[in-house]
Amino acid sequence: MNYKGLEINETAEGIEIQGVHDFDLVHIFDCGQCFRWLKQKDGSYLGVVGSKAVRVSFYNEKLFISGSTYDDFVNLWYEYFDLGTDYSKIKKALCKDEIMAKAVEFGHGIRLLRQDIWELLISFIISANNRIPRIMKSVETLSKTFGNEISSSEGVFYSFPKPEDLSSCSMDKIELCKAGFRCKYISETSDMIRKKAVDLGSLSDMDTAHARKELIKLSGVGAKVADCVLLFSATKFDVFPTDVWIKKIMEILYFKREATLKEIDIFSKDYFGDLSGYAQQYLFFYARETKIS
DNA sequence: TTGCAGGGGTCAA
DNA sequence: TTGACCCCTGCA
Repeated sequence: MNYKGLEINETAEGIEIQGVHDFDLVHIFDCGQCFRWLKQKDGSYLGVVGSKAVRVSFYNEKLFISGSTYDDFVNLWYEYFDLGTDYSKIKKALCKDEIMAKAVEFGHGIRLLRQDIWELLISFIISANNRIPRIMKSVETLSKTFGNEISSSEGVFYSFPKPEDLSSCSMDKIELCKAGFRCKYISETSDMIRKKAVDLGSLSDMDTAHARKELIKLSGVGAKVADCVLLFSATKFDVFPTDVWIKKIMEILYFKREATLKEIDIFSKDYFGDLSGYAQQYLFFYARETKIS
């Protein structure tokens, strides 16, 4: 079978997609955009997306997704893995200096996943002043406590809860996820989303500055979290989420001195323009993996 | 073994 | 502009 130029083989175990370029699971899942993919000993990853729990592996330009059908690919995975975007074009446009050329070469298989904006919102609220393993544990516990069970050939998993699941329950229950002072933010933001105080679905119709302002109305959401939510949900690509890693790498590689968040924001808009979000991902992965700072 | 610093930021003063 | 904030891990 063929879908938009990609050859797909469906078997009893799942689907195999051939001829996938600019794609590397480690680069994709380890560049800071997602919290629900767990690396396995054989290099494959187990993860939950929406109501699907799958194992993915990649080898020789072939992407394998367990327990999935051709229809799943058309309805979910093609979009989720952003397979319709030509990353070689983006990379070429970004490689206008030696720094970016190195970063792009290093994370050549990065792709920006198109993730559910609500799940991202709560996940990145949890990420504030936190560590990745703990963020993953909290997201997992929220799903186990409030989500639906998903049985798959790979085991039992849980979907991420809906806004009404989190807004209707007591603080005691939310505190089970051990997110500490962020539990209050989760509860308040869930309530605001349920009441449509902020409409996540309408953000794509706004310009970037307006969409960011809307998100910052939510409890526990500042500039950094807002930018992550906009970028990783594929709502806006001209944002440059600046955390401590990105700040350090920008200071070392570009500014050659200390710089404020505002300076970095202005620089990225001017220098990377509409591709700021992609640039951020290559730089983040480069900084993290090479421990450049 | 115990103790302490600090972490993918946000909020309130 | 600055410090507190949950909880947990890593390290002395």
